[in-house]
Amino acid sequence: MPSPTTENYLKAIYALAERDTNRPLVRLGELATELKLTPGTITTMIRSLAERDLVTYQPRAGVKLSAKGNQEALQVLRRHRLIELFLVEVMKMDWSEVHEDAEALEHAVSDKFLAKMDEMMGYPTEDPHGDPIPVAGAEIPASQTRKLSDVPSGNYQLSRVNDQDPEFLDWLSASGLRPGTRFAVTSHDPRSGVLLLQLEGGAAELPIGIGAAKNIRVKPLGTH
Amino acid sequence: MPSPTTENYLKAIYALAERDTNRPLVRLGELATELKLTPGTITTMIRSLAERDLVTYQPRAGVKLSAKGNQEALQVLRRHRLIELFLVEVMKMDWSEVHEDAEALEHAVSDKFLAKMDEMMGYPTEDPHGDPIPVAGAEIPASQTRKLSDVPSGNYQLSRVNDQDPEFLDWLSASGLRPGTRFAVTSHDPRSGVLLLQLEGGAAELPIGIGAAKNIRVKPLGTH
DNA sequence: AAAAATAGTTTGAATATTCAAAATAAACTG
DNA sequence: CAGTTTATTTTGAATATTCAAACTATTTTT
Ligand SMILES: [Mn+2]
Ligand SMILES: [Mn+2]
Ligand SMILES: [Mn+2]
Ligand SMILES: [Mn+2]
Repeated sequence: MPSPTTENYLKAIYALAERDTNRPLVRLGELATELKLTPGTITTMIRSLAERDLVTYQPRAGVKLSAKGNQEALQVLRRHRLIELFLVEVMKMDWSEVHEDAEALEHAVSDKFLAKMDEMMGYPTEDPHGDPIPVAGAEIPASQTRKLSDVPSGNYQLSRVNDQDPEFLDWLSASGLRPGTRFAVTSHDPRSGVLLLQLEGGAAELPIGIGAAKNIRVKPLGTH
Repeated sequence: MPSPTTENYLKAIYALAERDTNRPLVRLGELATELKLTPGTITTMIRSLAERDLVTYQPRAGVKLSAKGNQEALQVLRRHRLIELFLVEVMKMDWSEVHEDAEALEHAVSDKFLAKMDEMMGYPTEDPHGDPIPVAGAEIPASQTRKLSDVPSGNYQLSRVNDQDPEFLDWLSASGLRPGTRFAVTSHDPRSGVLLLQLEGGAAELPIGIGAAKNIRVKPLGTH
């Protein structure tokens, strides 16, 4: 029912709100950046989303998804992530290249096709980048993960990675980092902006810049 | 590059031109019916297609695909048919329900995804309804088949069926008719508008109306 | 050949989406 | 707090796609 454009806006609002958890409002400027559109365009479109009760709009302050908008966003996200996993698992595409394909297919797949994919993969709960696949009714549990860039030295397990940048994803897999990988943060120098990681079974330490580390979410492991 | 709308117009022009082979021009009224749009809309859009050199437009007479438009149409058709086969073969969907899905997906699949499907199915040459799957450079050979409605008594093999109507396709499979099926036309009564078919290994004769028979294309078999 | 029917085109208008540039409000700064 | 910077909104305009209704050309009937 909603147009691809509408779906993309709702998804973007959801993603930005989730980015830094519990932000009450998403600012329109952030949306303009995320969607690569001019600010005026965003204002216009948000007005229209508000009229359709998909968002709550407070001029000059920001937007928030309504219950209806949130549900809609989750459905698109479900499609997006199930498609990404399907492309990797079934079609044997690389995890670095599936995001863009999913971005288009999420607006075109039927419920039937989606159900077949779901069944074929055994009702998976996470996409190739470690993001949870939303389910029809159920809520998504608030992510207990932290950004790798914010975390003190210690042991961690890689949980989720930002899927937008193919180069970054290629580097990750080449370095042996993907969802599930365990490693220790051995040092974190804010002045140089470099963290050192010791991968489980990895010989040398792996340096990673703070910028890149912001795109990785980890789960703390006990220091056993 | 072309919008989904443009792709659908080109595909429709191609389909109508192929319907009754070698018709020099497709009339805009036919397009209006096929695409379920008003005549004025068609005129407007055809003007725009002509400006982009995708069609040759002779006002009040009709349109014809240009070389460029033809190539574009074949690409969409290739996607459509490969997707249909994929949905049947890989996703185990019913042949009666895949056309609509393919109608949307044909505008959303990437070259990479398409290549994976093609490879996965072993570079097939026909879709589930018996229609040829166009290949990159190659021409589609002029169909040597005839409409079942136009054919005299004799032995035939079912070649292609119109894929638009799910009810019709359900009836076909329930009756044991699909591409490849051999049968004899035992009688054809133009007054009642009914043909009788004797399926290979079928007990009773199968009656089929002329209207339905127009949607079936057959290949004559020697009367051995 | 005129009248009637059919097919196609024009016109005027609407919706959805987007941009550039001007105007305005809010936040920050010295 | 006045001035400056930044974020957002407004305004005016464009493109793509569609419709309804009026108009026109073509074909078919008397
Ligand atoms: Mn993605
Ligand atoms: Mn998208
Ligand atoms: Mn089809
Ligand atoms: Mn289509």
